[in-house]
Amino acid sequence: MNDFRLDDFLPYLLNNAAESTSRAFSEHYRRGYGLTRAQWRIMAHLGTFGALTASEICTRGFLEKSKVSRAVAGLEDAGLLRRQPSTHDRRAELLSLTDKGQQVHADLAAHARSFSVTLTDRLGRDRAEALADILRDLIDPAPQD
Amino acid sequence: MNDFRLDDFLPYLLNNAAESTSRAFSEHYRRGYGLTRAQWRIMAHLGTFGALTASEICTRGFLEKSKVSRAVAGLEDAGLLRRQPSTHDRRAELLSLTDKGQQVHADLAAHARSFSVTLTDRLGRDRAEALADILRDLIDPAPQD
DNA sequence: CAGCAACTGTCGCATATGCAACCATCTCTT
DNA sequence: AAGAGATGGTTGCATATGCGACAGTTGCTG
Repeated sequence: MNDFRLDDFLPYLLNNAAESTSRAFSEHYRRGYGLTRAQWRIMAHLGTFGALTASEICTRGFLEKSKVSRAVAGLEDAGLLRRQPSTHDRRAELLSLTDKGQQVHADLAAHARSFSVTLTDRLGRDRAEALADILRDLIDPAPQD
Repeated sequence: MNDFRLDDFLPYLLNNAAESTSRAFSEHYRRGYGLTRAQWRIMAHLGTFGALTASEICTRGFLEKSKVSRAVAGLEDAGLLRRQPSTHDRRAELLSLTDKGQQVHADLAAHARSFSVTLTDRLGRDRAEALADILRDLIDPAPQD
């Protein structure tokens, strides 16, 4: 027989670690601003990388395009995000945060920062950095949604 | 301002790594047996740990109880899983795999094993082990669903 | 041993989600 | 320059999901 050990299976550990940490942090954007996980992630992308198209967010964030489409619509309705037509491609829209969106992002980013410090302290700085490095290597850049 | 860098944010990296690896593996149980992610995870738990109650699976796997309840119903309908009343607690049911469930689990476990080898080879054995260790430390054992 | 809080699993409901189909646009090939 | 095929984004539809409420059970506390 095959000695499959669930507790050594990396996708399982990754899922649990992701769930565990994401849940703990989701309180901030859920209760604070009524944002969904997808909405927070989109805002985080735009806050960090500036203007992006929806499909760039899909690729970077491993999100499906219909999910992004609807989350973006919600953010726009909430006045947190703005669309402008791309100069080079009339199919695409450049997404960016409004002033209000920037403010919300700044607040959430501050919470994220402090949450990050909590995690790093728990692991120890060197292990936390090692973890981040390994995760970056593990993330397969070809998600083809 | 706060120098929040999304690409250093552990929950983000964890989510992406989990998505990336889980998606790649999901083809096996989806196309092969029509299982959902939750159903595969439940089977993996039962295959690895033997009989468990639904709530134990919730806690271990960071799954919500209604999700587990419905996934279990589906597995039972498919003849992969069996319930039996717990001897000690008449509220709880012990879940375990049927023979057919064991067979399916064995097949999926073999695929999981080889997928795991692929990941480990990509990272290198020592880094893969370091990753698993760190993830286990990171997983907060108090998810209170 | 009565009362009550905590826990197990299910279900209804509103909402979120994935998938495929779709239109518009772009790009590549010839 | 014209078509085929890829790509960007939206939407319809069926299904999945989360949340809260629920009934049944347990065990703790006085």
